[in-house]
Amino acid sequence: MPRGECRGQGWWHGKFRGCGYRLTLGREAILDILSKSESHLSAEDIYVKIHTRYPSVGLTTVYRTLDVLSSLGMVYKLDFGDGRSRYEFAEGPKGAHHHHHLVCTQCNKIIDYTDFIDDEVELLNQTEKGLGQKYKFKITNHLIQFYGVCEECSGKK
Amino acid sequence: MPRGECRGQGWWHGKFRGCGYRLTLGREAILDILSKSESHLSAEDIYVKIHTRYPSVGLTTVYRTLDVLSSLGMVYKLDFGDGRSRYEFAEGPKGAHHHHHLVCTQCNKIIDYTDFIDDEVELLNQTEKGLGQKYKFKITNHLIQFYGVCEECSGKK
DNA sequence: TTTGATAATGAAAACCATTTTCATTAAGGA
DNA sequence: TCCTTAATGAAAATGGTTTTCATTATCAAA
Repeated sequence: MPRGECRGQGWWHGKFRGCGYRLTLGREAILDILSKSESHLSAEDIYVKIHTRYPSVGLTTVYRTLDVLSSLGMVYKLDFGDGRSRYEFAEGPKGAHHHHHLVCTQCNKIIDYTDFIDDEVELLNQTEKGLGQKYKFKITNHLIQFYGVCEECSGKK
Repeated sequence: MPRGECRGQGWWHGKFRGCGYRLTLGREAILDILSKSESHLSAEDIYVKIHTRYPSVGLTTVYRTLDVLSSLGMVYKLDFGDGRSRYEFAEGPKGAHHHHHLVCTQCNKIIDYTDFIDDEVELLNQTEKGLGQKYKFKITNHLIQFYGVCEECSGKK
């Protein structure tokens, strides 16, 4: 098996242990679902998926686990203003990815866009540096959202 | 009285009437508070302020009024992820202003920054145009937030 | 000015995503 | 294997927001 590859029960083993957390069935199941899913799952979404395969894992555990994963930086907690949080796998140890979204204010559809991102990221990095210095913030992340009305919702008139 | 100035009970009179809404004490009070306040008030904040001067105005009305104002575009509803919505006066008929924030993930402090905004806005306008075309979105607004840890919270260790 | 349709309101109850409580179970170092 | 204590599920609590419903108030029309 090539070096550098994840093996056994996944690369997150070490992260849990190293931080004093225990590796449990529920946590593995949740990480498994999250890592294989398209983004933007709510706690309930995750619970439903988990529950079919591991009926013993409850919604409370889903919430608690998402909290832990969030604080470990393995998962991002997002908010699109529809009253429930969404969670997104942080794409493994190779690093974060972007939170640049297009949000329909009528049907709450979310589009992750990657167009134009290069220029944006460059500017954001500069801004981040400038703001960090001026306000003495340790900036770790950013979010860009454009709000509007999507094609279907415009059509509905 | 010079032309163009707001008079009587405020420029919003016309907007209400024009949309079939009635002008009530509660609505005036809320608009009054909002237009004079620093931004980022929660519904509760507004309710407390209102209640001292107009004890007859209830929290329910505050929520309902904020909804109406929001849908009229007179107020922006913001979400900083602390579980409660914040509201911000849309700065009158001369136009919106920016939603570029620095958010401390530990104490939830929000800083509105205006530094670096010119470059940002220019890039955002381009992106907005490009995204709007590609995804057929009618984009009306945007939000940029940088997340990090503020000076005090870093100090706490 | 009075009248009348109906929009707006307050109080209380309902809602619902999330968190807490608490007794029980299980991970994993010794 | 044992033992400390982290993790768990179920149920209750929390807290921001919305709904219900009977009452009140706005304002266009007479």
